[in-house]
Amino acid sequence: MQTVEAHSETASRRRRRREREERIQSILRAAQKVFFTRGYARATMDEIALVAEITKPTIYAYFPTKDDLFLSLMLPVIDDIGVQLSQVEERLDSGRYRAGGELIRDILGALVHSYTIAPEAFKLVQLVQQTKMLTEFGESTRRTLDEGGRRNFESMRRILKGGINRGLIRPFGVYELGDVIWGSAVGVIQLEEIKSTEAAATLDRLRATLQVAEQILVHALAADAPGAEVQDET
Amino acid sequence: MQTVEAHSETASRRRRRREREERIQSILRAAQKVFFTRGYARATMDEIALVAEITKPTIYAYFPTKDDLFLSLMLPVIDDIGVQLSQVEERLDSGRYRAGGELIRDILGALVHSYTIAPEAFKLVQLVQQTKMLTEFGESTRRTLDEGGRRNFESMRRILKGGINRGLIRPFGVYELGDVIWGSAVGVIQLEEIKSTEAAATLDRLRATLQVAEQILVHALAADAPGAEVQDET
Amino acid sequence: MQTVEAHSETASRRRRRREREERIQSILRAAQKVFFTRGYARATMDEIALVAEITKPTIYAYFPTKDDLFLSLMLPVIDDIGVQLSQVEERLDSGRYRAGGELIRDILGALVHSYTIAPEAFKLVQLVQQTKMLTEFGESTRRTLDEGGRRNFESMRRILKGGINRGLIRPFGVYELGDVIWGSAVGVIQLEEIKSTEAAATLDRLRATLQVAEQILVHALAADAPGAEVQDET
Amino acid sequence: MQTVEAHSETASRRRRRREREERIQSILRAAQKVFFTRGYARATMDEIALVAEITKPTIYAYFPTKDDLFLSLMLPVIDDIGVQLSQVEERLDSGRYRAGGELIRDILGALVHSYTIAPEAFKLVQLVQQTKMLTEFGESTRRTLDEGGRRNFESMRRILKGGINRGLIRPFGVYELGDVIWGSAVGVIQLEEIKSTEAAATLDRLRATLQVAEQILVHALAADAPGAEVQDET
DNA sequence: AATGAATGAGTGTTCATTCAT
DNA sequence: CATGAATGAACACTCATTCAT
Repeated sequence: MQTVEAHSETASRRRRRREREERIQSILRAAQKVFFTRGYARATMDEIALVAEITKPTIYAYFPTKDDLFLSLMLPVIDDIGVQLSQVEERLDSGRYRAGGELIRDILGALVHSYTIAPEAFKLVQLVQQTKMLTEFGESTRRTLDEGGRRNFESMRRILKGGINRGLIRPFGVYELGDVIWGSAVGVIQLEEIKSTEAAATLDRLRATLQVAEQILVHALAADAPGAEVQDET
Repeated sequence: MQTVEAHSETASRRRRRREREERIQSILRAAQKVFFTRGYARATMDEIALVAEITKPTIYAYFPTKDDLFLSLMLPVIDDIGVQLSQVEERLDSGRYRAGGELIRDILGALVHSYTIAPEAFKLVQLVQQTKMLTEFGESTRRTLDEGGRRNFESMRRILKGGINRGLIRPFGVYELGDVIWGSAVGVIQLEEIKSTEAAATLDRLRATLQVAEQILVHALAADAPGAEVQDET
Repeated sequence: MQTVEAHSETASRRRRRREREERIQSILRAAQKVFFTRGYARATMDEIALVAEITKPTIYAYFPTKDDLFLSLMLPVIDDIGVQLSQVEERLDSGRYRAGGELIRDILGALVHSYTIAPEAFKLVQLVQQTKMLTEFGESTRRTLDEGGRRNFESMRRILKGGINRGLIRPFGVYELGDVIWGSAVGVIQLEEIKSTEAAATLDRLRATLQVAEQILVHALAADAPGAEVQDET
Repeated sequence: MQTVEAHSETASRRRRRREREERIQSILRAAQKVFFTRGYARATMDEIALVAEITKPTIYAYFPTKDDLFLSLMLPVIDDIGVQLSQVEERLDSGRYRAGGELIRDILGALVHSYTIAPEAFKLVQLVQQTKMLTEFGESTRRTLDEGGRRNFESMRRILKGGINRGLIRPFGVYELGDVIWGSAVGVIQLEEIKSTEAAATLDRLRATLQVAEQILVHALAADAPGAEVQDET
């Protein structure tokens, strides 16, 4: 058998790796759905297995613990925010921003980005962080998450400092300012989420609210926006 | 009947009531601690009992279910926010506000008030509301919480509309604006909480950050603050 | 004080005893109600106290354990059956019975008597005996109940033997015959009880059914009824 | 799919099914023992698991609730009685009975049949029905049991009516007569059970007693027996 | 003699996790 | 690699019973 299929080995191996990857993704998708609808504690491995249409031990073949599975959902989100912020930082460093408004809009966009592409995972991240649910994880898990968060906050502060130095943003303490921007973005998203038990029309509402938040931040922060420019909404 | 009772009777009855009240408070304190550190689902009645230095059945003598105990922690917070907002509303109605800045500061103050007097309970409320942890409760519990939240949001919108009508606040959609203010306040508080696993120095940090948030909101929203006035911080 | 009320002592003591007796009766009544509606295991001392309109410790002041309280409900029934059977035995011994039918009717009457005056207690007794719930009681409790039951069965057998000897009843093994009569009476009562979730019309149904049972037994057993004889009842 | 499977597949699957069946049976046996000795309420899942030599969760893998486990013990008995009665009904309809005695003997046999093959389950059924223990079950469980019982009683009445119409049985109200037969059979069985804490010699005793019961019923009811005269009822 | 308050020992049920196959 | 089956450890909630007053 081995001899006959000698050179097909690579192909089969590739297929296997692909299948493995697919399976992992399908588990993650199922986990996301279940964790989000039930919350971490109420989510059961049984239900995740059911949704993923496999059996429990198979999940354990890929993820050593429930915590680990959960963690695997968070990291991409944290990383995505990091990537988005890096791009803003690059653009800022290469002098691409002319007005403070643009910069602030992009910062907000970076934060919101991962929510728009994976809302459930995003909310889970915030959930974990706000719940101090971290204490429920093992040491290493916790450190990994903590570090990711810290990196992003640092990135945010570098951007703000750069923006202030370049005269795009009014001078504020970057530590506080970073937290206000971050907190507002996440706070607004969460709030809209809560208020919409019915999924319908939520995205529109969220967009409108985020736009107001943006206007406020731009107005108050952009160095090039001293006067008043505000509109009214529905 | 009570008035006719012998003196000793009344005294002993009074003592009983006091002790009862004290015990309830001690249970609530313990519950707050445990719910906050463990989250609702991971918190066990056993641990609450342990912390309160009594036994489980005693808790059940005062609170019929875990849900109920939890609810007893939330409601005061929601109510407090409601009370604070009502006071702002009254002041607004009686024409007490001269400048938009004052009004906005008071709105923020109303939201933050219950946090400063009972931080853990406050965080629990937000936790619950933001995590849709509500699904874990029984129908009636959920409705009670929902209603409280809704009332507060409505109060907030009335205040904003009043402020706009009186020319204190720039014209925004009150729905969106209310959410931005609320979301920002809560978001900032949460963020500061997360970042401080070590309790130390947190309150100062929080205060500083909230002040920045306030400056931003005042600057962007107060009708009487068209120009630029911002300072720098640590 | 003592000297002054010297001769009223007796009166007050009497009153106290009376109150004590009344309280015991009220507890027993409540217990009967609760034990019967809930079954032994589901009945709680709390509910009994509630129904009796006193507090739990007061019950414990009169009955040392739940078992004991329960037992106190059974014994009167067993005793009543014993008394009724004794009366039949006496009448039989003094040659008062002319026809087998009369004797059999009286035996059945003796068994049914305590049911008609205290149906709930009666059913409890059968319940206990059939559930072998006895194993749940302490040694002495169990023995007491066992003995009562045994005495009654012996009484029954003596009566039957007497009836046979006097030519009132056809010759059967008294052991078996006793059990058939006893089992039939109790079985029929139970059956009617089950079939009536709605209490209404039950007594009439029961009476009709017991009458048929009586007819059958009389017809088959009475030595003087080889051919035809069926009568009517109260 | 199944038909296409490899041979080993089918074999292992068959073995699995067999083992599953065996385990279910072993759980049922254990449950029967425990429910019978302790009564429903006092029986614990822990003890059942202990007796079955497995752990509690394993029971729950096969039976969703305690109620359900209990019900699984009752239904076969109720069904068996139903089957036995149907057979009697058929025989009666096809004119197989020559004498009333035969019919009555078969009716009794039908009732006693399931007792002889599964005495404990049989006693449990009666226990449940007679103690109104039903109230302890959930709605659906209760209804299922109720219906089974009702069907059997109806079957019994049809048989009796047929027997009377064919002149095999003396005219009685079938409602009452059915209850007397049923109640007597069950009552006698219970009585014998109670009286034998020591299992020994019980079956013989029971048989002897049931025989007497049979003689009595046959004598009193069979139209071809000595006397002949009774009335009819509602 | 009666009560309000407390508690120890369960109860049914769930769930993350692990084997044998 | 995947599965069916099993389990240890919890967890919310209950109840007979006991004090201190």
